[in-house]
Amino acid sequence: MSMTPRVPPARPLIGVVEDVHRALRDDMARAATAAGFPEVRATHDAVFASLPAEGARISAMAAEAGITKQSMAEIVRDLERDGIVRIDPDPTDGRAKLVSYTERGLRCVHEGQQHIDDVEAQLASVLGKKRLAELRRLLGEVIDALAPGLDNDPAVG
Amino acid sequence: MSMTPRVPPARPLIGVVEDVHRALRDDMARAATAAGFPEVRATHDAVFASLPAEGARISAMAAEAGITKQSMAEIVRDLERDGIVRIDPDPTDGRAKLVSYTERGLRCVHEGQQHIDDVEAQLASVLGKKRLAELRRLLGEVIDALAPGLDNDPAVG
DNA sequence: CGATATAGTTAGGCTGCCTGTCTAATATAG
DNA sequence: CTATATTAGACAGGCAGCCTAACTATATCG
Repeated sequence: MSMTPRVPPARPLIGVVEDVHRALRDDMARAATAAGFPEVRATHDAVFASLPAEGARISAMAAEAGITKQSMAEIVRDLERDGIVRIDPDPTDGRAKLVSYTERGLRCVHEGQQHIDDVEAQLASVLGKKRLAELRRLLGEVIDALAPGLDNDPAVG
Repeated sequence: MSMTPRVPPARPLIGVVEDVHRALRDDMARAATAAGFPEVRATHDAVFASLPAEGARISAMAAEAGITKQSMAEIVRDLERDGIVRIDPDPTDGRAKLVSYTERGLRCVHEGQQHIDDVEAQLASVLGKKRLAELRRLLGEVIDALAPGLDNDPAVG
């Protein structure tokens, strides 16, 4: 079918994906700064993604985010210093601490979600809804294609 | 037009892209290990991408890769220790050193390229050539849409 | 009660980047 | 031919973002 005897070596997908990743990350950082949260970095998303509005424990958040308690504790400490979260003793367990959002933190989460929604809307308008959906689908298929454990044993040593 | 009054909140593209990025990176790491280069890490790609077969200087490589000379020097030192590159004094400039591939390094580059080609071929067969091309195009459009300063998005912040 | 599990802390390590400063060598201006 | 950049790279040190190991304090189970 193809009439072209020689395809110029397409840029490896991994490079393109890296660029997109960086672009999206930088865009979020820019938006955070613009929204008045210059201290909020990409790492902190591990907190936002694992801390429900009603609060949670550090261990639970770490497990949810897939990082160690120590790492999560440090990130949470950062965000406490920045006034994004509050850390209180858990009244039901003397060992535990409860992390929850401050007012400012809630505003930050809201702005972040807002920006994500804006970006999605912007992309939908630039690419078209259908093509954005197709992009999502394609990316999902790429992950599936690369997944090292579909035909494989999950108990990989 | 749409009959669905409520769309479930689609996973933010940034999350999906992160996953794909990680999947591709991990896949490369796995391939490197499988090919007998377990020491080669994702960072080292900065070298492979900036070191032509005929060799180059550290500063040139650093500039090409967009990192500092110091960082590049360190990565190059790693790869020298691992027998991937050789470092010789530049005969034409007493200050400079010439970095070049060892035999093993050339094999490593070759295997890496081979794996990238394999993955592209695999994706082409899973997604279809046209859809893979469309994926690449969509990703490019996303970058363009996010590029800060081409036409800026006033909705940020 | 004692053994064990769990929440979090402390201490320290590694990678992957950075800035700042220094040397030696080269290039250039006078 | 010197005097002064400029350049290549090295050395020192720092920061972020993760990790493991070992520890304390509390909780829970038998």
